[in-house]
Amino acid sequence: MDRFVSHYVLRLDAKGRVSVPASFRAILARDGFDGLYCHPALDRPALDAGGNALLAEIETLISGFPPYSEQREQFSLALYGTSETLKIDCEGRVVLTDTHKIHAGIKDAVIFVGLGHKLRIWEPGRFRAELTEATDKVRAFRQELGTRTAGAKPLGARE
Amino acid sequence: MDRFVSHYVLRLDAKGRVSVPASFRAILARDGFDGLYCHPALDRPALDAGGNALLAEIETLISGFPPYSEQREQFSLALYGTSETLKIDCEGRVVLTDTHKIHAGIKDAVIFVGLGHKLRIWEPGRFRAELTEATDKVRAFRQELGTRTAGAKPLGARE
DNA sequence: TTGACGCCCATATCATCCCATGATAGCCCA
DNA sequence: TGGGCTATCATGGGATGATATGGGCGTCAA
Repeated sequence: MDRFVSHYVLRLDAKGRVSVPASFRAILARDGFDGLYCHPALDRPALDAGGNALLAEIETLISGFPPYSEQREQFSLALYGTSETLKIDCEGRVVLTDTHKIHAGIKDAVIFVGLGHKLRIWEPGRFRAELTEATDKVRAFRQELGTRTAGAKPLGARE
Repeated sequence: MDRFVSHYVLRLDAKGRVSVPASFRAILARDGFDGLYCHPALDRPALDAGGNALLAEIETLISGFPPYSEQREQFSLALYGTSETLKIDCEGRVVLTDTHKIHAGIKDAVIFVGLGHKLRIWEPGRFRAELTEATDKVRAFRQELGTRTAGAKPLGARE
């Protein structure tokens, strides 16, 4: 398995350290990334984190805009300018920066959520809200697919 | 045979372990997947599980949306974020997570149902309800088919 | 000095491994 | 054809190891 899946609740200790789930550490190690690349999510009170796969995605996104374009400048600032490469200690823990914790509203616990090629860090309460919203939307989308003619899309062929 | 077929009732032991039916394990092994990929079914109180075939299906679904699009984020969260890769021990057993058991209402027994490229895990009572409902629908659909003139419309064409 | 940070060790809980047992079904042989 | 044997599979429980978490100590910089 080379993808971030599942989600885990972890607590911050008195020093602000939090364990990165072992299964996620294993993926980062396989990815060849030393540490945890981390930046605020673009339009959510959460943090995006990952390794080389995430860096590559950001690189692709930014290089899609013409050099010196306004958008490129803005995305570079929003993504590169606010990111940190967190060190993972020998027990597998990281320390989030204050800026990041404020952005995500993180106090004494977080949820690590696997999203395939990257992971997302949430304050637990906000995560639950986001998850129910997402499942509702996906369910609605799925029903819409189900009303289409069979054979139009392999997506609808889940039964 | 490389598809999941038939269904089996299995019991959870005191530690919450449950044996994956041997025939299903054989398919997973042939599929080359180590473990059992498992996520809550979107609109049913059941769990979908499988190997690389299921994972590929999800991957295809998600990669159909552009990176950073709202839909992609929501599907990643609802599918990857709620998934687990369960380890299969050397006796062929897995341990379902509490979240998954709650979603499916699983207590001390489950039914593994083969659905071709994937399998579904049910609490036995709920499965029986689902099964009678499904047979009713199929029967109704069959009757509807029978009233049409032969060859008039291909299967699944819009009404 | 003081605080932040990295490194080390301690501990409890939980998951995983390993071995044992019982049941079932398939097979062989008389 | 019938009976016993064996391999496979589901299930149970103890032991071991990994992981999350907590705290102490030294170092470096402000």
